[in-house]
Amino acid sequence: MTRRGAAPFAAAPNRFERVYAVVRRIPRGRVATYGQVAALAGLPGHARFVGYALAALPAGSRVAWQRVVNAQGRVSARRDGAGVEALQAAMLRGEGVRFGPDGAIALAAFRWRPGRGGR
DNA sequence: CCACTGACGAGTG
DNA sequence: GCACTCGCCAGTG
Repeated sequence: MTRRGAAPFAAAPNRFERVYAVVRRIPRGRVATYGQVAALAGLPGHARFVGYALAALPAGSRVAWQRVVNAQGRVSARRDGAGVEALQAAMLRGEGVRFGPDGAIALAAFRWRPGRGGR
């Protein structure tokens, strides 16, 4: 195709799609960090982009956006927050993800690790 | 077309 | 450990 500058992917539809595809692969009861998702999507270093992609998610999408947390294992607060972060935390707890006393998830135990036997 | 914004992360002082 | 800066991409006014 026409060279997309330095696009590492030839048939890459939209980068958003790549991000969504990765997020969909996160198994229930596990979480991934923005940076991790970005890297898996072939966009290393673009953690911010992942956040934006998720923010642009249409309502009703099956993307498990709630399983994406920041590098600290905490739910990132949105600008227009409206308690959505609380909902996200509740959803995760419902999947078996446990939060520490400081409200952070122990990534060492719950971080999704693809390519290692599945989980 | 320009400027600003937005679910982040790593580095620096 | 905290405050600040830079980088990255796409959408919107």
